[in-house]
Amino acid sequence: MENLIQPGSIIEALSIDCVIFGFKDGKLDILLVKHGEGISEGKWALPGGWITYGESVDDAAKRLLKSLTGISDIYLEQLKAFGDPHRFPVKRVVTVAYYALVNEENYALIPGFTASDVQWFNIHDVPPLIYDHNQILDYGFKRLKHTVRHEPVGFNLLPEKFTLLQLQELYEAILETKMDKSNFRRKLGKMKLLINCKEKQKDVSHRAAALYKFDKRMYVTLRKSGMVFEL
Amino acid sequence: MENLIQPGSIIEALSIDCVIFGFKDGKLDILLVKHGEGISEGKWALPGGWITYGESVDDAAKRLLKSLTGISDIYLEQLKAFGDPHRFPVKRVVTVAYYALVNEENYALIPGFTASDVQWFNIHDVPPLIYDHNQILDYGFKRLKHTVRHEPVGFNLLPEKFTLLQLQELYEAILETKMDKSNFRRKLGKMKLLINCKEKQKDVSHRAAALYKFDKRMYVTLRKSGMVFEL
DNA sequence: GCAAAAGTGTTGGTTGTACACCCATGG
DNA sequence: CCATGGGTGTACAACCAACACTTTTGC
Repeated sequence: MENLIQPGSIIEALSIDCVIFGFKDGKLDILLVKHGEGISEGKWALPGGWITYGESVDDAAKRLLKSLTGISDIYLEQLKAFGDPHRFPVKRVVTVAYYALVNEENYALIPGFTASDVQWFNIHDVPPLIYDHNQILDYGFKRLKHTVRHEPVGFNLLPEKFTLLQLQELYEAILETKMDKSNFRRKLGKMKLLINCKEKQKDVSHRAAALYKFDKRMYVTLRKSGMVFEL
Repeated sequence: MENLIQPGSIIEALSIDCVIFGFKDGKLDILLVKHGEGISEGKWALPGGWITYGESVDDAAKRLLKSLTGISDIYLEQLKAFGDPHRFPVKRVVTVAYYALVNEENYALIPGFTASDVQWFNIHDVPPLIYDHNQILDYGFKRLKHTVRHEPVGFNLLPEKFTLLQLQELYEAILETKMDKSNFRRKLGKMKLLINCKEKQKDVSHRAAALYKFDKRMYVTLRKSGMVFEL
């Protein structure tokens, strides 16, 4: 029986759903699609889909993200599998949830073939979603809050060159706290993970801030010598 | 077609594997089973099995653990799904990995129906395992190292009443470091998470140490008021 | 000059680290 | 009386939080 399965056919019992975070103007957003057909037509949902027999689950997540939203080459990690027997009303489906971090401004959103709409929502202004998607989203947000403090992943939400205030606002939006400017800067300065681009902001109506880049290679080096990112 | 599926029949494309940690005499162990039949007969593997249509994935993990080893009512959390298309040679199977923490001394191991042997192995003395199980084990060990520092889960590996030295040795075994006795004790003292049982060790050939219990209720209370466990 | 954000400095309290020391018990 | 682990104390360095302050720029 197994031999009859084609590499391109889908695994019936498994799906993928993605919690995609974006950041713009000091606000943390998440990306939702509106279903254009099927039993959930007209309702908002996490972007997702099916896994084929020929691809890994990770690859399926990448493919789906690209086809539903046009987004590729981004930070994408598995959250976990959600396996309640009644989570999906039509039949038994276990979903593997992923979360992604993207710089909103880099992408023009294109609704994919089964989506009638794609849109960013502020994290605090999310509509009711289908199935257990609100629960998956909550889990993803918790994971982001945790990860952002222990690994330098937040940079994926910012443009390549950013100001220290943008970075601080990012952390404040994710962790839902206020931070002290001076202490925040000192802490990041000590880590040696930021490269000063020696450029300034343009077109701002106040003193222009210095622009920085995240130094990935330095992070790899420091990690090897036992350094632990903590914020 | 979906309507023909019985609640007790298994989901073909999904399995479960468990990384079960134990602790004894200052050593961190993991539990392996030797397959008694099938294509992997005679080889060591993580305990695992199949999910039925009627149960959640979490429940399936609990059930399998119980039937394969006799162990129940323990700390059990999902790691993540492993979904390489070639990880399982016979057909396409995605496995959902779990990790568990148990007090070795509480359980007499009973090989389950398809296992010819069950045995604890020191974490540094693990044989080659079937499929991608060594990779899953590594991932689980990394997760344990991380979690044990940020949540008070290590207590699940100890007897209900334990000495401070046992606790320190547990952390040293998991994190693979040496710690300073005095500083370790001070840190735990400040957290207020340990109840002094006002009992002493018995039958030891040196000064008897005080026994402590982990105060779960206090932890819940302190968590609510914003406390974060860190070690 | 005022608003808005950039960027620096100071200070006191808390924590972490390394190490030294005394105590109790069984053999 | 000594080996083994139990248990406490100290002192310096590093770090953190709070706050005040000066600088630059566009309008």
